[in-house]
Amino acid sequence: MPHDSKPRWERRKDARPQELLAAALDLFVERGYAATRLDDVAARAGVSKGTLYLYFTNKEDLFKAVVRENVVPVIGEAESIIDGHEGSSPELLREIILGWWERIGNTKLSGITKLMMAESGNFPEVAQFYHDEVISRGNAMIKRMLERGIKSGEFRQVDVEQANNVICAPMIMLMMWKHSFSTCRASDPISPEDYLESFIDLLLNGLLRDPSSAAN
Amino acid sequence: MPHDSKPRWERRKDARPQELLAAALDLFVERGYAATRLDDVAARAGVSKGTLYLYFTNKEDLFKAVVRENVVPVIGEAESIIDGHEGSSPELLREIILGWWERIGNTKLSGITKLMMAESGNFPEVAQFYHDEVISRGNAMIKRMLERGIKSGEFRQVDVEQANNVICAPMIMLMMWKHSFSTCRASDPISPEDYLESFIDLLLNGLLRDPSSAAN
Amino acid sequence: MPHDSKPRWERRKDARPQELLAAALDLFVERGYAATRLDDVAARAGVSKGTLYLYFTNKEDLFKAVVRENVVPVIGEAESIIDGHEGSSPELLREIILGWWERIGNTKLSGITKLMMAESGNFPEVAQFYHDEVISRGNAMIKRMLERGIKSGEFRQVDVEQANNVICAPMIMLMMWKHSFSTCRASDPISPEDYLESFIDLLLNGLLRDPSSAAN
Amino acid sequence: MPHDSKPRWERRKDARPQELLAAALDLFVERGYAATRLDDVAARAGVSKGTLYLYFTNKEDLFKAVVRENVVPVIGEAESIIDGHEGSSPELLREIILGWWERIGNTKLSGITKLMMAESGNFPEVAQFYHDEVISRGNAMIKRMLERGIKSGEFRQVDVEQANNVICAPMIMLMMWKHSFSTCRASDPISPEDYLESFIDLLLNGLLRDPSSAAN
DNA sequence: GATGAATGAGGCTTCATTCAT
DNA sequence: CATGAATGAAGCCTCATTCAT
Repeated sequence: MPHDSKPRWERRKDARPQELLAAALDLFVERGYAATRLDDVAARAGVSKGTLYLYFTNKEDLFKAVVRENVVPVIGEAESIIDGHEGSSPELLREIILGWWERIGNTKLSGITKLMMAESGNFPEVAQFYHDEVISRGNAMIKRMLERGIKSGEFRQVDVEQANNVICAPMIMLMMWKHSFSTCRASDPISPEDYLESFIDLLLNGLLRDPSSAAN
Repeated sequence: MPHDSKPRWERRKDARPQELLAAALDLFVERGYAATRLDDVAARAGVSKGTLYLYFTNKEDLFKAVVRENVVPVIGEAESIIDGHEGSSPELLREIILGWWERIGNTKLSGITKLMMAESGNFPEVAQFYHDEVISRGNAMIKRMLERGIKSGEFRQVDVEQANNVICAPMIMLMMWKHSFSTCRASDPISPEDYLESFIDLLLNGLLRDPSSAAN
Repeated sequence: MPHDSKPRWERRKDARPQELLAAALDLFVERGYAATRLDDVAARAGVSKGTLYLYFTNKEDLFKAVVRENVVPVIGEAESIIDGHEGSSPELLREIILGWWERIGNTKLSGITKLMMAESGNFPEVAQFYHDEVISRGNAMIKRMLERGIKSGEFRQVDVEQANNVICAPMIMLMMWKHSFSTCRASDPISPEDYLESFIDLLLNGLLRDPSSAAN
Repeated sequence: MPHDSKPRWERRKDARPQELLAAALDLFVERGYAATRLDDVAARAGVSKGTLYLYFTNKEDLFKAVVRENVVPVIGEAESIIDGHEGSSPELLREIILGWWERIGNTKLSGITKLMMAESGNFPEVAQFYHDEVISRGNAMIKRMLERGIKSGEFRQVDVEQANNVICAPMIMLMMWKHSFSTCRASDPISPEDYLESFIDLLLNGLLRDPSSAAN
């Protein structure tokens, strides 16, 4: 036991929370909030159960830290892109949607969105936190973008509130899809990129061959 | 007691489970699959917990019965409507979407859709079942409708697979919304009817003021 | 395994809570509130951990039930004795003190008194409950007795509030003693009966040989 | 850093522990033995948890040190007072009781008495230690005082063993009271000074108006 | 000396499932 | 058919103690 070549632990203290957050992100994404066991988080981070509690008060605190560490920053970047954009509004719409996909949808972060949609009802405090830190800001961002396109005359005079919902829905759906049926091989795989192209196409051009015939 | 000559009334073997199925539907919708306790189901149905196990092998079996009893029949009706429709394709699209909303989205059944999106990953057997009994048939239905519109020249020549996804996504989203953030008062309420109108409008007419400018 | 002569459990349902309460009383008295493990309570009652939760919500609820079942009734009986007494006040004082000892002090119930003195500070809700259900009523009882003796001229005109405290103190002490140092053989044993005789003697007659010399 | 030539100040090996002992005293008094966490002791002393283990083997050792540092010396002083007293026995009795109150009862040290009464059963080693270092010596002291009063004819010929108990009980009770129900506002506050006056009065004069009537 | 990260046994509570009656 | 008492594995969290630095 003495002169053992390896010490029981050897990490730098500052690395530990990051390792725990990474493990927690993985497991929250894989299993959801309720089904993630803190023992497993600790085990995946290579530490014991108790260690987790040195850094996070409880499960909720851990989850909030995961969101703050991983999701919130991306929102900030998106806000910068919108505020700094100088090209056309359709271009910006495209950039935001595809960027969203690349930065969140196409990463494990999409699992957090899915988790919140799935479990917010059972964990109201977590839901409130997520709403305040992520959803509100995301919605405001999209609406700002739409208003800009309307003001410039590039977009029709649509209800931005509803258009926001219509735009977000497929994004969210895609993220949910990735983490629900697609994970259990029960469903035909969806190509997100093709899906998004179809979506943007329909969004900009409509489904009708001749828009003037949409009298109904 | 065992060798009783003959019971006076012969109750169909499915008669009693109705109360259990109703209670189970309510609770699965309210809390999700994992978070629903069988004690509560039995209590809400007014029977003992043991009785539940007389009719259903386990939680999974109970859930499948709930789906078969409530969701599967609605799919059948929708198939009939499509196959029997004689009007225009935009009209049918409208009818199917709004009918979907009335028969599922606007009822507690939407909670089943939400539940499956939320928890399929943790319960693969349930997911497979739901995919086979509900999702496959629903997708086939939508695609049949789109192909009909394309063949008749009413719709553009879109990829029906993707268009199906694009069409379903907002429906599903709306159902999820009803059962996630909207339930915890964290978010501004969404009017489903307005949302669907916006969606159908965008779907048919597109977002652009002048479609010819959508060069990207 | 089949045809086993003994079923896994065989008690009448109504007996179970009583068995649990008895086991809980024993263990609370032996170890105190915090140190009593619910596993041990269940084990001593011959059931599994989960069974305990069929009858009691949690540890606090179990403890309250123990008090209500065992301590509260004794208070009621003492009240009856006082209200129905027809002899002299010194006699009644003697009867109440010795009766208290027989019914509580000399039984394991004294351990509840000790427990509350020991741990009320760490469990405020439990303390409040015990104060309301036991202490208030006990104090009122003693004071009523003293006032009666004063009114009849048998007792000096002492401050009943203080006299109550002075009277209760040795009783409580005796109970605490039984459950603190005396249990660990660290101290010389105290004979409670002798102690109480000494106490009543001092209480009635005072320590002074000649009371009139108590000028100090 | 290790091979520093010589520290400028040589701290007594007992210098640092003082802060730990002070913190430990506070917390033991506030929460009791079992409920006091060593993390909190270290934190209140402004050192790390590991440091605590440099000076004390474990929790028990820490507690013993607290007692030796704070309680044991007071016993010694009381012994000196008794042995040096030259006035009347009632006066001495009064002085000892009130002095006890001032030096222990009315300070946080009373919490140690309460703690030992409360938890000695769960920690036999600690109990034995406390009995040997504090209780035995305290009892001997009181008994010596009583015997002196009896020998001088000032006190009745009571059983000193029992009288010792009767005298100590209210003192201990008062200390326990301070640290049990009085701390949680569940009970009417007791004025210790008034209580002690009542006690001494009753102790010296008895409760009876006319002692000769106490025939029982 | 001093640190503080790490451990892991242990306690409370929940809930799907079983089974004697 | 129906009951509901019982089980026990599992999950969250705490805290005295250890030990590499």
